[in-house]
Amino acid sequence: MRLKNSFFFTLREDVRDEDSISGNLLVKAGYIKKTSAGVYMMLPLGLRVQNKIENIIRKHMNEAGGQEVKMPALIAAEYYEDSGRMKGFGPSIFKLKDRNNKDMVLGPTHEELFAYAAKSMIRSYKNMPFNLYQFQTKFRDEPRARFGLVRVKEFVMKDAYSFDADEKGLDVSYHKMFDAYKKSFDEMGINYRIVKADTGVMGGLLSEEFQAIAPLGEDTVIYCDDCDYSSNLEVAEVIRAEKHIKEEAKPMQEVETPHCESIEDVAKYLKIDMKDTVKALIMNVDGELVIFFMNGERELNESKALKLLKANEIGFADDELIATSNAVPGYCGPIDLNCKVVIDKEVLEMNNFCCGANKKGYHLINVNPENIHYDVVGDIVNAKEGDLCPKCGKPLKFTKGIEIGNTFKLGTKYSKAMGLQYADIDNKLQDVWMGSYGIGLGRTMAAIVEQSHDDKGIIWPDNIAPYKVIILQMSSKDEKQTEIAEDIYNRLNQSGIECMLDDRDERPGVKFNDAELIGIPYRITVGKKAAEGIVEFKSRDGSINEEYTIEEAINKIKSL
RNA sequence: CGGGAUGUAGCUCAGCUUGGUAGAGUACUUGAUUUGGGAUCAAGGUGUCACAGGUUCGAAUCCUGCCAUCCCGACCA
Repeated sequence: MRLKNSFFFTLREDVRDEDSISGNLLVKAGYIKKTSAGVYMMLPLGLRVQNKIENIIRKHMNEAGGQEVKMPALIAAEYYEDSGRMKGFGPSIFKLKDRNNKDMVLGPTHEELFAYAAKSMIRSYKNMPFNLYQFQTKFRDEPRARFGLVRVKEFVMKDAYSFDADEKGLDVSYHKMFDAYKKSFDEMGINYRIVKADTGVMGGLLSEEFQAIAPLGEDTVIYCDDCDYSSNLEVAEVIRAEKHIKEEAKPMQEVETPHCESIEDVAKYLKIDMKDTVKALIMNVDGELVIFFMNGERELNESKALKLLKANEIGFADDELIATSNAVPGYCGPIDLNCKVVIDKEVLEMNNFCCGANKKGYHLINVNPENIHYDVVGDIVNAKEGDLCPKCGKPLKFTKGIEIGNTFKLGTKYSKAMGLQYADIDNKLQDVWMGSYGIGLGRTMAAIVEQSHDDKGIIWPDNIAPYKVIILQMSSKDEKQTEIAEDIYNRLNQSGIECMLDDRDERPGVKFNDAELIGIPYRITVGKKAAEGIVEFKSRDGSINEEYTIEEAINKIKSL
């Protein structure tokens, strides 16, 4: 690619709209351009990078026995009605009607269509296993698009689906995909961790996420350095390091706590430790008033709470709903409440603790498990710093991650919904076991930039960069330089090496800065010593900075 | 959904308090001088001041509404 007369531009200043490092760099360097919130154009450089990522994944999908297909993005809504996910996705699904008033959606993910497609093929157990995949644009009306390509409303996903006769077969297919994912992300040089995760709207038996480690990540990744344990915060089991000391139960007592409506205020006022308090969260769970109690230092984990109660929606209760009970906001305790009460299992291990008295301005002290009343008990809180590894008991580590890939053991959920069955060896009809496996391409691109950049710009790994080499001709009017730059450019192209030639009539500083901003791995500078046949060879990461003859420079590139 | 902020030249922003008809830097065009880290000089083009109402002789500026974009929060009893 010659920069002169190419669709290529860079910006000199940070863009106002992009706060994330990757979003800002990709926009500044001319890879992407935003058209509206969470919707981006892929410009020539961006598309090349996306294609690089796509091809690495494609290679590993094919090696794992996948067959590539392409489903439509425009899908009749009835498929999602059948699976119950029209409701499951709720407002996140883009809905539209065709001219005959037929309900359509823009596909947010494609389990339904793949199950439907598989029905054309599967008759008998002899037809399985097989695995299909595609690269297709997904549409999700995210409540809040943000962080450049990290959370968007339209994005290309590689999604794969496996079909097996039984759970054992699914295990084999799943591990094949899992390995293909590891190979793909390893090849891209991404620093990632694999964590257990919530199955969420996908449902099914198991979900594991590939989390690229990055400070702006939206997920909290918990891991153990001493063993292989790792988990997403949303499902991580809580093992408290410091056990509650069992002391003799004292008689429960009511104390005045004026204007202490937060648990911090109460602890401060009564001069007690937060860990010896129990706090309440008054929530609206599917329209029903539910009060959750947990240790004062803990936070409610809403996805755990939903799973425990087999509910769909959770939010804070409004005053109207609270008024249907005898709960007193700010002074709520798990004693004599006339609504549903859920407690965290840790509360049962505490003793002589403090909680609300259900009376404005009063709390109770020396409360013990035998004093309280509840309907459900379970793990409903988040792990926090200091908690222990559930596997080996060592302290857990916390970091932030960007979810770049996810693998699901779906089981028979979608085959049941779509009527996907086969005849087994005894000629009995059985449900097909499915797995589904996704990788977000744009998100992967963003994660790589988050992990690999400096104050000058992006530093692409060799196999992700849009071009491997950029040739900078210092003076566009110097004939000798033109001759050499053209010669190198043509010879590299003939060798199949992807190469940019900066032949613009710009000053050297502009060319150096642009080359560093867009992050091309190797730079050949044709300048001062061109007349002597000498060029400079520099790598973007700084590991190489040498003067070579033209032959040496070309051979060096070929060897890298 | 709740809270906060911002919409003015391709980009980054000033101007708004106190209304008087549009600015800077950068980018762009032409010419000259430059040519190894975002050049200099000269001349030039560039706008529905997000949009819609209203107040006013007069609105980027004041009022009302609306749209868009970004950030924070979705954890408070």
